[in-house]
Amino acid sequence: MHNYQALFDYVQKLSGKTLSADDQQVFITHFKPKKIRRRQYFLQEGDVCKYTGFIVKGAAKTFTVDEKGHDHILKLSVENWWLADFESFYKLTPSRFNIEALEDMEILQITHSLVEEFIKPIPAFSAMQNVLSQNYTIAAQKRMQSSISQTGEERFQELVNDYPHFIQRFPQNLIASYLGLTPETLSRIRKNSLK
Amino acid sequence: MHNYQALFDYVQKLSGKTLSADDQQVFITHFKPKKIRRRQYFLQEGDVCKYTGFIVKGAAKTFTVDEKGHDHILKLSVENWWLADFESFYKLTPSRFNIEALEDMEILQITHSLVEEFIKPIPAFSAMQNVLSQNYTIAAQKRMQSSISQTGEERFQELVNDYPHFIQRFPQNLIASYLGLTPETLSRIRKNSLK
DNA sequence: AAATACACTTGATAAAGATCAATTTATTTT
DNA sequence: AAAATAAATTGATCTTTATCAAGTGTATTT
Repeated sequence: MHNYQALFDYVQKLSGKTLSADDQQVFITHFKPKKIRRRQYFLQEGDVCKYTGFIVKGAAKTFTVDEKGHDHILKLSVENWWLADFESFYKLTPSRFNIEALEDMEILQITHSLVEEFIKPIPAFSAMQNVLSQNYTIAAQKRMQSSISQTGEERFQELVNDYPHFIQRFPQNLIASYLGLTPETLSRIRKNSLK
Repeated sequence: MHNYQALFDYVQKLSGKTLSADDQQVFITHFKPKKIRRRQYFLQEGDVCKYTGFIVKGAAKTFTVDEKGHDHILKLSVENWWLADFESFYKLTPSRFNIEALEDMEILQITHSLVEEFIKPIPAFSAMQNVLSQNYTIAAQKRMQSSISQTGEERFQELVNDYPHFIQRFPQNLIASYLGLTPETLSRIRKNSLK
């Protein structure tokens, strides 16, 4: 028995619209439950991102690997987030990113063409998409501003304020990578800011 | 005589749809031409961003000022871009940003409620919005990745490749600020990379 | 329980970038 | 054209962050 309710709640909350029983059936028909175990990849660099997944349970990281073999975490995703490299998903081009499960995950996944054909026509869904893309734009802008105008310490403090559960949930080396810092530097920042 | 044609071309190009004569008339009725002179502000920090503007001619910078009085340029905008702090524009909250004309500008501006009531119902426009928000999301992701994983020199090279006209058009101190560097650092980077 | 891997910390050193000050070169403005 | 303003460069120094190496503690595996 899979938890589609989380998805329904999410769509209804963001859109402000109700999903009829028929609408819900369309979701159940086209979104496929999938389990992804810790360390397993949802997407590998070079592959096309065929699916987007709604996270019912678990967490994942989206990251690149540079020439020196170092990871850089672009995104940390948890319950009620959508998993995908949207550039690759929309344009069907090979992705520059990897997406890997940090914990065992349960997702509901679907292809781009099924979204376009069956899901987008549902008004609550397309309304949700609009809200979501606004939210993304706003969040991206805020993060970019921090990145060009703040020190590592300030960015860390902002993360603690904005997403306190991230600090609890993810090891410090992942937080460091997300902030664009090395683990050593974040360790020292935390030590100094305890004063 | 104002150049609405640039706006029509843009909407049609991005949406892949045609604007009827009636549609075009709706645009002309609700988008108001406005001239903004160099150094003039389109938006001041603390104000609500009541308008969004389509840039027909000219260029602008979106920036914040930190406690030390230093500018940080978040965005450089030129012809065929939309001017606004979208967070403030959508939510009607006071903006954290300033938007200032870098050259004399001609824009076509409109309020949020007029967009919602008259412009969004035009299919070509809402299709354009969808394409645009995809493009924004993709560009924001790319810029964020550069920011956390590349040095100033690499980010500069990427800017030269991706937006060569920016380098021509804007003074180097603005480019530096956009990249999150001081003008001195960018000057040295350029000097070293000439070798 | 031992072995292995992972996460975190600390120290020493190096590199990237910021700051402050002075000078030169361009661009506007009058 | 002269004066004023803005932009770019250079040098000296300081701060922030990365790198490399070693050591400690904590989970996972086997």
